[in-house]
Parts: sequence; C-alpha cells; structure tokens
Amino acid sequence: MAGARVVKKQSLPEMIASDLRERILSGELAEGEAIRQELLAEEYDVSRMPVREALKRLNAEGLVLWENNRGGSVVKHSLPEIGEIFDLRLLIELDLFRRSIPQMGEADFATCERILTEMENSDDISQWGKLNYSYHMALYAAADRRMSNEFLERLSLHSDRYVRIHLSVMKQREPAKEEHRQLLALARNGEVAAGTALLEQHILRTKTELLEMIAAQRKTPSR
Amino acid sequence: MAGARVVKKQSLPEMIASDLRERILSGELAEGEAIRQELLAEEYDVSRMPVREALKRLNAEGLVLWENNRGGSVVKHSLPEIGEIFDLRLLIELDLFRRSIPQMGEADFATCERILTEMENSDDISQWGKLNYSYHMALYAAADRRMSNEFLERLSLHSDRYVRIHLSVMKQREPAKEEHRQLLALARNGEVAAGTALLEQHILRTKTELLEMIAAQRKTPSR
DNA sequence: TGCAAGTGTATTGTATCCAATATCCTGAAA
DNA sequence: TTTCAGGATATTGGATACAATACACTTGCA
Repeated sequence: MAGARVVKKQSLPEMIASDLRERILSGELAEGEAIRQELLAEEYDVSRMPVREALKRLNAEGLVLWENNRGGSVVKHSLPEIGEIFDLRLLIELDLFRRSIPQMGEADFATCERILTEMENSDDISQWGKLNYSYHMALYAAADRRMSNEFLERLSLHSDRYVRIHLSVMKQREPAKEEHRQLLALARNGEVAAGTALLEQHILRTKTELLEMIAAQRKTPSR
Repeated sequence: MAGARVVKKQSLPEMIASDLRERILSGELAEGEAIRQELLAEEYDVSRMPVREALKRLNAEGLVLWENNRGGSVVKHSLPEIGEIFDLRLLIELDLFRRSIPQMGEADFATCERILTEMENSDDISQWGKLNYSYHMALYAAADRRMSNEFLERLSLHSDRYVRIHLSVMKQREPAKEEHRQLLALARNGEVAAGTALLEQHILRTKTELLEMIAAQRKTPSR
C-alpha cells in the first residue's frame, strides 16, 4: 500500500484555525488586536469564507471576541479570569490524576519518560506549551476520561497562552522540571495523596508567579 | 428615548444555532441523525451559509459531530461520557457553591427565591431545563466566576439534554424541588459544608438515575 | 454470483458578488 | 470650538454560483 502513515485530513478552516491559534498563543496577534478577514484571506491565499469559519471556531474556543458586524479581535482576559483558568485546571487535573494513578501501567510510565526527556532537551519556547500539555495528558491517559480531557485541552490552551508570553522571564522552568520528574515517581509508586498534593503545588505555583508577572506588566503599560 | 429595553441583537447564525440547540436538547433531532444543510436552510428560509455557521458553532459546543465533506450529525455520547459530564459538573458546581455561599447577600437570596417559585409554578417541560440552570447559576452568582460559569453552561447543556430525553420531568422534579429549597436555606445560614454535601448528593442522584435509564434503554434498542 | 471500475447524483466546500452595517471624514450651524 | 448631519469608504453578512467530494447505482468482467 502506498501511504502507511495517515494524517487525518484537515479541512481548510481547521488548518487556518490551527495557525491562527498558534499566532495568538505566541503573541504575534496581540491582546485586543482587531482581525481583518480580508487581510487574513490574502495571507492564506483563500477567500474570506474559510477564514470566517476559522475565526468563528476560535471565537467558540474563547480566543477570539466576536462582535456583530464589527468582526473579531483577540480576547484579553482580566487577571481574575486568568486566575480562574488555573483554578479550573487544578480541579480537573487533580481529579484526573487521582483517577489515573491506580490505572497506570508500564506503557504509561514509558510514554511519560519519553516526553519528559524530550522536554528537557528542547529549548524551543513555542514547543514548550505543547510538550507540557502532552506530558500532563500522558499522566492522565490511564484515567481514560474523554470529556475531561477535552475540557482540559481548552483550559491548557488559555493558560499556555499567558504562560508563553511571560515564560522567557519566568523562573518557571527549573522547578517545573524537577516537579515533573517527582510527579512521575509518585505515580509509579501509586502514591495518590502525595502525587495530587504535588500537582496542586505545581499548578498553584505557576498561577501565582504568572499573576504577579502580568499584574506588574499591566501596571506599567510601557512597551 | 425610544427603546428602553434592549435585547442584544442576535445574528442569524446565533438565532439558528439557538433553535437547533433546542431541537437537539428536546430530542426532535435524534442522536446520530444526519443534518442536511440545504434542508435546514429551506426551513429557516435562508441560504446555507448562516446554517453552516450555526452547525459549526454547535460542533464546537460538542452537540454536533462534523466530518469533512460529509456534513454534520447529532452527537451521541457513550455512557461513561455521560457519567463524566455529571462528574465535571460536580467538580465545578461544588467549587462555585463553596465560593459563593460566603458572598451571598439578600439580593442573591431573593433572586433564587424568585426562580424557585417560577420553577414550582411552571409546567412547561422545555422550560424546566433552562429554569433549573438559572437557579443553579443564581446560587453561584455571588462567586463572580466568569470562566467557571462559561464552562458550566456547556456542561449543563449536555446534562440537560440527556435528562430531558430520558427522565420524566415529574419524577425528576419532586425530589429536586425539596433539595432546591434546602440548598437555599443552607446557603442563607452560611453552612458551606452541609450545602456542598447536599449539592453533591443532588447531582449524583440525578447522574445515577439517568445512567440507569439510559443503560436500560440502550440494551433494548426497541423504540 | 461477486466484485471492481465507472458514471451520475446528492451534498458539502469555497469563491465571488451584492447588501447591510459600521466607521471615518467633512462641513455647517449653534 | 463643539456638535451633529450626511455622505464616502471600509468591513462584515449573506446569497448565489461553481468546484470538489462522497455516495449510490449500474455495468462489465471473472
């Protein structure tokens, strides 16, 4: 047979949405920035129709604000809202980790290991968010909770967005690396209580650091 | 001034999406049923374009399954997925209620009372889901958690869908009526622990009943 | 009969065109 | 100077037309 590897055929709107998502997460499209359909259509060399669908999609995901007859703009969250995103992640991830640990097998541990080394070797910031998300998902894969994962994906999208913008300045990475290793070790030993406690600390620490950074940056509208 | 009451101008796709949402929740559009754009366009007397957008929107909300070049169909969830919907509701609603109770004031209690009496007097099946959702939201309004509410809205959508299709309103309403009153009373007294415990029971009871009904019905695919 | 290729039809996907709406600019009146 | 009306321009919303794809059906062949 010709093609052994099959990549799920993406539709045009999907591909455009993926790219725009990345452009928003990376900060290339800034908070509050207006989005012109025509302009994007030219950039992607398509008509406005698939661009429109992509934007509506991102609107449903909460990344794009849509106003009737005025078009879209990049969503800007308030500080409390960003805090909430992390609180919700906390709720769902703790639940997932608690359910996952007892179900994890050698294959799961191996996958986690693999992603972990990949993270430690990669310096590409734009990859970090994806890898971080993959790792967390790998930890929860054994729980086999489709809906939770779907919701978590959306939450991670938003938290990654703000983490990535400030990541370069954040000390974030060193402690996170250590915590990731420990999470896996605790999961391996089936230590649910200790594992979830560490996970909680892991997420809340990021939340605190991030909120401080953003608060400071929003005080000084310079730059 | 002319119009004191302003209803947020809805766009065509929004209106169509709302109506389709209702048709799916009510079961008029059945699980797995294919959706023809042209047909809907004729029904609403518009072109396929706004219908498409509405369907894509419902796709993003998880009510419509979309397959490239094959169009949309009404999503059908597995039993474990339906269970998860309730588990997620539980996580978020407990968190909201816990945060809300200490913040609630007389205005909040009054709103809850109002909705409660409205619920007890209304016999309209299609309204019950909305009222039930309104009541829960009123309980959590004081928490002032925008993101959580947004996520909860989507979860409630899905749970309402299955509740409406499978549980007779009457059977559902009698115990719920009592619990709803008690929730409000506990909130009034600031009894966080007792309140959240009752809320947990309230949600889990519905989950159990519902899963049993659906399991039984899916065993016998008879109509 | 069973199956594969090919043809025709139904349906979705995208581009283009026109209509509706918002925004910007100008100028006149208070 | 401020403000408001009105018109020019930019932008989005929706309808239509056409292209691409999937599906059902037939035909030809083993």
